[in-house]
Amino acid sequence: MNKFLKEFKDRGYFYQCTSENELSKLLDKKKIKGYIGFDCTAESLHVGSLLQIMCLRLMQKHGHRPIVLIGGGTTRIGDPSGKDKTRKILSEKEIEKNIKNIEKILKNYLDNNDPKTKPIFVNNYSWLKGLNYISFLRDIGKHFTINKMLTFESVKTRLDREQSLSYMEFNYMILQAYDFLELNKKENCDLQIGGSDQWGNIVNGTELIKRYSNNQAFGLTTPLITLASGAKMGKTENGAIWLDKNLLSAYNYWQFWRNIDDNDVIKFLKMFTDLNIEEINEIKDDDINKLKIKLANEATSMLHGKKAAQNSEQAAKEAFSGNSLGSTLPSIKIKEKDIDIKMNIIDLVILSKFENSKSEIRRLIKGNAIKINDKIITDEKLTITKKLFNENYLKLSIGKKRHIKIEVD
RNA sequence: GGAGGGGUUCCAGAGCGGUCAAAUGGGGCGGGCUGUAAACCCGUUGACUUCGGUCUUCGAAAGUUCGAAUCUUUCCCCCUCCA
Repeated sequence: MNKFLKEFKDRGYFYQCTSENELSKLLDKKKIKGYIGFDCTAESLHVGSLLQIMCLRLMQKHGHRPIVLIGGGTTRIGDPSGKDKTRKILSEKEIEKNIKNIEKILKNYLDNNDPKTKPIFVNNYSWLKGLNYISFLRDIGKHFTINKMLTFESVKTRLDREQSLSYMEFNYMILQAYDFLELNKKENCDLQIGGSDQWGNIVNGTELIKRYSNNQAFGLTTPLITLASGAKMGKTENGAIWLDKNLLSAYNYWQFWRNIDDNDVIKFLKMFTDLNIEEINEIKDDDINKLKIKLANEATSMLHGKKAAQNSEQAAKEAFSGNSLGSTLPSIKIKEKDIDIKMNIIDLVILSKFENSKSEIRRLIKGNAIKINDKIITDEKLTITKKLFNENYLKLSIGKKRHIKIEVD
């Protein structure tokens, strides 16, 4: 088997492939271009997209060139897959903003220096916006049968439940297939990778390419990642795990990985780090907590840099070892004139952004969950005075896991 | 087109004139145990509060009533069955 494909499987990225043997042969023969599409409905990417990003990295590692397709055009339509309601359509301005941000994140993960494997960024809006309806129907539309389209899961569920599926959304799959064709023609792109929910759309693309230009193109899908707890990866109650320095601090990102279920650790080391498979196999029986720290360090380094990962580890060590003052924790600043008289413990917690309901904070205080410098706060009316600060900061803790440093500016 | 069933707090799902901020389960949060894990146990889970209470919620609007998630009317949306 081709080396890229083997590693793709070894790391647990593999779910389905349109014709594996052929693809393996092609990959042995030459360096190819492969693409993954990202939609831009959200302002940024979260860990739910990390597996796709890792696939792009793996391509680079094996000398293949990734194409990142940003769905600027298709986002204007909305993918009905996995949705049982029409998605809200975003404004032009929001879409533009999202695209910029998402590109930035991807560049952070990919190697932009090697001219042979440097990622190519494309936005499908550039070719979708100018399509001529009549010629599109004649050239592309004739290759799709309604009979077949109706059998697709995404369409079927909507119809079965008598939920409306607009003609606009119905066309989504054609547009995605067309994207693949376009990239195949313009960039000689031979492969599309996507999540298993994209299988139908991807196959449509390879079939369209076959019919239209008689080329063979390939599709490869990754499994849907669920946590050992069964939950989908990406979002927690406290918000999404963003792959974005501005939306989630390195410390909290590190914590996300540190808190992974035992049963997911080896799997995630394979999926989300650059460690070799052999290396992982060697350490796989090490102390589970060491492995979690390793995972957290590797994943955080990749996004926030090595330094930030080390700081996060250090901060965690201090925060969880008990009586530290947490000088390395993420911090927020307050003005000196705001403390004393004016600010009480509830305001301080709100300032930390960990909670925004005063009732909830009162409840937490009653449950002995709130600490300042590791001392439990029992008085919900406690005024924040300078005495509480060592030098110019104090450590605020909510429960065992949420800590922050409050600094006087 | 015809006949029924339903929209309840994050989700599922009880309630069907006052005792309802609304049972129960899930999820979340906090505490205990531990390893910042899982499992388990306990507490908590609308907002604000001078901790006395106050305010806003049961698809939407209007109405009956001292009093409505519960009754009436209109509207919107879902589901099942028949043609």
